[in-house]
Amino acid sequence: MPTPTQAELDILNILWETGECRVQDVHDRLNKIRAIGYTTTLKSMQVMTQKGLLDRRLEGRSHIYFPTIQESATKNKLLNKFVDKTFKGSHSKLVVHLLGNNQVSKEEIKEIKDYLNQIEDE
Amino acid sequence: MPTPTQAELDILNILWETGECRVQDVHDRLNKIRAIGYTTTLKSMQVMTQKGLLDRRLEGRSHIYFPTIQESATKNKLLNKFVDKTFKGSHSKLVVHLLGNNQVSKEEIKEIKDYLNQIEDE
DNA sequence: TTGCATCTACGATTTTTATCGTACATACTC
DNA sequence: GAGTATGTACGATAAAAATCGTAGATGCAA
Repeated sequence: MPTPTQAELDILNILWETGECRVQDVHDRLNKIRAIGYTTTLKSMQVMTQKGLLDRRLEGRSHIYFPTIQESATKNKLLNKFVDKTFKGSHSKLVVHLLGNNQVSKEEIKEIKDYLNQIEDE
Repeated sequence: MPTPTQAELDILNILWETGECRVQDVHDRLNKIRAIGYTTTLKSMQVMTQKGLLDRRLEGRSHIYFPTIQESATKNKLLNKFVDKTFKGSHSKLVVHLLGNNQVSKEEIKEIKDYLNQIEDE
């Protein structure tokens, strides 16, 4: 299964959230983020279906699209790819880098700590 | 300053490590990772210089290239971009996701914990 | 039944990224 | 000085990703 491109990820994020919807619905959401033509969205989703990232069923006159790939597994793949490219495969390096710059809020650091403690307890 | 592309990041990683070197040296390293022509490497580095990512000086017959952008700042940018796209800007979500899948070694988890404790002490 | 709105299909184009071929210059060696 | 090795410059092409235009189908409403 191919990994989604940037633009495709935008569409997937919408569909993962909503479960499934029409092209028009995806387009409306997408268009709020960045200006884009309807047929662009449509075409992307058709290509994604071709690739196997999405599937669809007919409902009335419209197609209802939904993802065939899992959000978690897909993001793992993207994450690993990114870590490989940017941090030579070292996950800890990424985290250290993340926490090392002061762009991460205290709340977020706390969330991470909590999560780590939770893991520790298991 | 534009963010580097994938191929450009490969070159930057080499130059950050070595400090500076000739096209030939960069190429030799790059070529070990994936097959690539010499002129491809050369052209990429020329484009990067054009963009302002690299600079160079003449030394004998060769140009010696070096990065003009800092490794840390650049990776922050890339990281933020990735987090925005993939995890809707939530850094903690990324970390939770990272640790949630069992692809991270215990050693790496320990490194992260150590680092967190170290931060806590400050 | 004419016109508008909604959708799909498909080809084509544009933009970005990545790659390479060829030509040319310089220096060293035999 | 002919040949080889090492560089650079520049244009061109290839490949991937993103975008849009146009045509045509279908249903609904005036």
